[in-house]
Amino acid sequence: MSEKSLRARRRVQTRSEIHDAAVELVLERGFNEVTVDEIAEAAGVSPRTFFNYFPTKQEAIFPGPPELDAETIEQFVTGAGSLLADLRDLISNYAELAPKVRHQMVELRPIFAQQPEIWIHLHKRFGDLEQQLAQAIAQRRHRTDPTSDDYVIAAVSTSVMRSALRCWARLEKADSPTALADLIDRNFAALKLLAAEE
Amino acid sequence: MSEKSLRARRRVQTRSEIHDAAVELVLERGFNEVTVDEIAEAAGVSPRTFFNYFPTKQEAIFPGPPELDAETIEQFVTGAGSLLADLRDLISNYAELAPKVRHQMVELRPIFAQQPEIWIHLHKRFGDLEQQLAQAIAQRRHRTDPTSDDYVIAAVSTSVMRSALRCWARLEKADSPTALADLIDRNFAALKLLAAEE
DNA sequence: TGCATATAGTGCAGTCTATGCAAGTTAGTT
DNA sequence: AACTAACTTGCATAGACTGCACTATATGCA
Repeated sequence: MSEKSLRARRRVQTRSEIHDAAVELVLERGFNEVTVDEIAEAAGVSPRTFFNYFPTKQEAIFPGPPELDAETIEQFVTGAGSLLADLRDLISNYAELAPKVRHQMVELRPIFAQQPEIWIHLHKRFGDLEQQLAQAIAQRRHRTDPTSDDYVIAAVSTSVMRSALRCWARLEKADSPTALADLIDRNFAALKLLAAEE
Repeated sequence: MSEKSLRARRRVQTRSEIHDAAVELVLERGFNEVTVDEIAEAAGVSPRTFFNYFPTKQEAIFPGPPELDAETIEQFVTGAGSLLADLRDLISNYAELAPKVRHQMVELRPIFAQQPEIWIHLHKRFGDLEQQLAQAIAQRRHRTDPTSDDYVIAAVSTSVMRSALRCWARLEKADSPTALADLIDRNFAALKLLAAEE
């Protein structure tokens, strides 16, 4: 049947309850003004159980990992356009289309807008993404391991994305489905302009 | 006299003793395998005093902040070259010439090389630098506040530097005084190439 | 159905970073 | 010598996180 075991469902639901409670409380009061005990209580589990589901407080709020999916990578690796254009498309797709990523961002947008310090907690996540991207760039160039050049390009690309996200979080009307992709395009254009300038 | 008060000297020395003890222990065992109590003990002060000198454990190891100095900024803001070239020079100067920055990096290089996870602790620092750089870029363009374009360029520039630093930390013979500057040049060249490509 | 086992939840004790407070110590001042 | 300000320290506490041991319940299998 389509039903997984009772246990599996419970597990998913409890996880979600903890996450929801965490997001709600952090939205109300801010990351540092909410304790794990409070989140656990709001979710109806013991504090110890909280850590059974999430290794850290921040993971309960920013669950992950929003990795690049295999399909997107494949498309990029075999891409025929200019590297820069294909990178732009890759980043756009990732940020805008991946349902998990998009949902998470929309849900957390108010947090980013209200509490800019929160970005600190995401740097590790972006680091993982950067590593994965470097790998993809190397592959596209028919290498097995990324060279330092590949790493630079990966780092720059994630920077561009991070920058666009920060900007997007501050937007008034971010409902427009293409708002984020537009920002990413703009940022890549700015990058191109920078390098082209005499 | 050139001698400051006994107290002032003591303060500087104690700070340095704590820092040295911290670096030594972390080099031996790794960041997470060293406790504040141990550092304090090795430095000959009480654990409470440790926090009198440094607000967090990581600040004792990566003291700061390595801000851009006013002179370097001034030079950049009034620079006449292309934006990209002047950014490259700015970053090069910062990383290679600022004595404080350079000393700190040389001292901590083994830590970066041995324990790559440590980069996580530096992201906040790089964020500050990015903000400062965005401000400088805006100024150079005769604006009072950075636009989103300025932020992107600042983000990209610090990315390039971070990438170069990571590479430099892994080098065998980083004694060469220009090694780091060379890496930064290379990375900027890679960036230019990326954007120029058809 | 009934038993064995795996898994989820929980309490408890403990570690580590960090902070506030208050009492003591020592350097600089008059 | 007496006073003040800076520095040190111990003590108590909060909060994130871990290991361990125990219970309850779900699930698989005879």
